[in-house]
Amino acid sequence: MTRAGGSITIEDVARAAGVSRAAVSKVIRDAYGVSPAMKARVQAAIDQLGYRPRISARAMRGASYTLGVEIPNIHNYFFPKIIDGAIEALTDTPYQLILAPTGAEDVESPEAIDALVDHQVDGIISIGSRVSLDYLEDVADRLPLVTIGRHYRSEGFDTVASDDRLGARLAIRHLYELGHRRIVHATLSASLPAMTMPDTPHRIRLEAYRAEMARLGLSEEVIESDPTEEAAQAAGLRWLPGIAEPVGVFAAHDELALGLLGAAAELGRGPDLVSVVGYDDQEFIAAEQDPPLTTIGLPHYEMGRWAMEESMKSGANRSTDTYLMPCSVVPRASVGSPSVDINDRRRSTLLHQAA
Amino acid sequence: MTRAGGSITIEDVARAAGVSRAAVSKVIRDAYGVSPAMKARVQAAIDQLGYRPRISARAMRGASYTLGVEIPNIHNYFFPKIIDGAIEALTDTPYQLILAPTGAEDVESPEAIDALVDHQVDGIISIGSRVSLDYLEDVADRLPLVTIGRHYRSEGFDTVASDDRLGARLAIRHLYELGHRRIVHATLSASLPAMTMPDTPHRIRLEAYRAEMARLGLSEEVIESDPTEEAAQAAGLRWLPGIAEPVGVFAAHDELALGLLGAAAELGRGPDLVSVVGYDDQEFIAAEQDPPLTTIGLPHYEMGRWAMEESMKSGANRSTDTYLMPCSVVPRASVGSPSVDINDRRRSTLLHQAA
DNA sequence: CGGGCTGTGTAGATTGATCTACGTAGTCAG
DNA sequence: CTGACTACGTAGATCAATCTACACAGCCCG
Repeated sequence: MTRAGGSITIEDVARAAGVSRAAVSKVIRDAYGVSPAMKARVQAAIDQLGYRPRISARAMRGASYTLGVEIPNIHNYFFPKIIDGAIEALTDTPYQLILAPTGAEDVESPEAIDALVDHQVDGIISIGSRVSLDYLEDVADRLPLVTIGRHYRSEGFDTVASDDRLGARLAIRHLYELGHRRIVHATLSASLPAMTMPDTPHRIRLEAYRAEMARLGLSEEVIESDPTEEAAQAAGLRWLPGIAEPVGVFAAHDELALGLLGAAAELGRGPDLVSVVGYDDQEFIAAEQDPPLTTIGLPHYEMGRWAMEESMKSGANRSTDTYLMPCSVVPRASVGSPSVDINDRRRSTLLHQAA
Repeated sequence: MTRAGGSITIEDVARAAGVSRAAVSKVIRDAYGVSPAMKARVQAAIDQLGYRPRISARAMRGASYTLGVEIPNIHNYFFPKIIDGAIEALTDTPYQLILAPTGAEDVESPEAIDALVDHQVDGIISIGSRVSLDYLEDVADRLPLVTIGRHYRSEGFDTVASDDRLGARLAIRHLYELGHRRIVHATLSASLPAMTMPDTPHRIRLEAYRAEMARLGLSEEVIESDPTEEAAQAAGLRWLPGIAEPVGVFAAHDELALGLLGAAAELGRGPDLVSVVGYDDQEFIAAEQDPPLTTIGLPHYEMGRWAMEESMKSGANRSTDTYLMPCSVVPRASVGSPSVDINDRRRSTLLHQAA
């Protein structure tokens, strides 16, 4: 094995092994009609020359043996876990994985998916993409598509998402059971794609919030902000000064939660005044905060693996379905009970930090 | 524009515009020999049909117009910034970007680079890869290669890295100027690829640590651990109990720093006993810690952009060079002065947290 | 008026794999 | 002994682009 790739073609291998190109091709693809003897001879030639099939050439007729993952915003820290799950599903298969990142934010952006289509991948996994359902259906007409994090039930593509309705209920009940009766929902500005499209996690969480508050007989209250921690902090600084009594906040994702906690800290307050529950349990972001963030944990790794397994299925054995993953509260220290004496709580938090 | 990709070929466009395939190809590539009139007619047909060239077919003869980035470990949180810089450099060029992740850790793993070569990318950016220099030279023989984070000066490929010698000196001097005379270096286990290869950032930082300590007339002391925060914490828990006097630690990267701080916290101590300087200034990891981590900041975004610009150059106008990026100390609260009264320092830290 | 440009467009080869269709040899049943 | 069937292997078309070589028209100049 001299090196990977190079200019060694199937022709060279065929010549070296004394067989035809088609024979080599059959060996590579593990296709029918190859004697063990020939297979061994060809394999030896492949190894000796360091031959690797060119994906471009393969894709011209057959499959590219490549699966693509669209990453609309590489800053979301749960992507790594999803990718890990996807890679895990790929081991011992002939498939490769490529990722297509999209730079722009806050707009519908099909470029990443387009790039994957241009590369003739055999399947696409779209993570929390900001493209329209029509567009996704179009793409799914041509190749297996799995979306992660959207709730639309399509005939054309698979969907895996966390059970956001359940997660929202869990977050609200967690606050309710601690004694909170004023529970606010922090979510994204209504004009962002994540809120204008009907099947996004944030939309579902908002709807579930409304439904659950109605069920509990509480009145709803929503804070909106742009999707960054800074924006959420700014929104918190506008909102918090009017707050006198302890309040519970269910934040639609961890960065928002952090922004609000940051705003509280800037005003010299903490969970004694604002109890915040986040969403996603993003590594580092949630656990290593001051205070550590109580949040909703999702099985990101499993979502990635499931999505990859589905996207590898093609043809007849493929049936589209929707899979809602379970989720659960990850209790940490960013929530307090409104009935406990504030100074007690304050002191115990400091002790916890010093320990 | 009906949809992206599909089964519309250059043939369809040529028919629609009433010209030859070659004419359409020229228009797409903006090549010589096209009248404005024909260009307009062809462009109209392209837009109307929603035609997109297939990368596989292009790659068979010409270029794939695709650049690849190898990501050996997607968990490193400075990748996003590098990728952002790379994407920025790509706007308004005909090039696309794909990423190839590698799953395995702690071993030499060329598979991500191989995957990119298989895809016939026009250039490769290798971020902190764990492959041998021989392998990189082989790859560079065939296409433009830019490595990020390695210090080897090659004839065949470009290199951009942070000035790790400078960074190490800055970290050590920062501790020295605060009064520290016992300065320990926390780095990776000597058996890991990051330490066995001669040109990795961690090797350079270690060497620079030794040189600087010698220059200052101080004796060196090194703690090794595996590359995770947990491993560093465990190492810290073995080491710290023997420490009585304040000590400075220069950690080779932020996770290691965090692990040591975590170990200190577990023993009820903080910067009063162990002053830790990290390296990389990774978003969230460094700034939002308790205590916030003093670390060495690197221009990740610029590194990504520079690398991408270099990798787009090919042919005659290409000359390989090595670019060392400046870096600087980002002072936060994870370091203390050994001469200041411990309780004073302790109290002010707590006040800072409560504020 | 013919030879040499220049500007525009086309025909056809080319790229490296797959895949279909078919040929050949060997085996086995009737 | 022959026809059918199976196992193995090959020739050649094919995929969708690029790229080379060339044709043709119009124009200028000697």
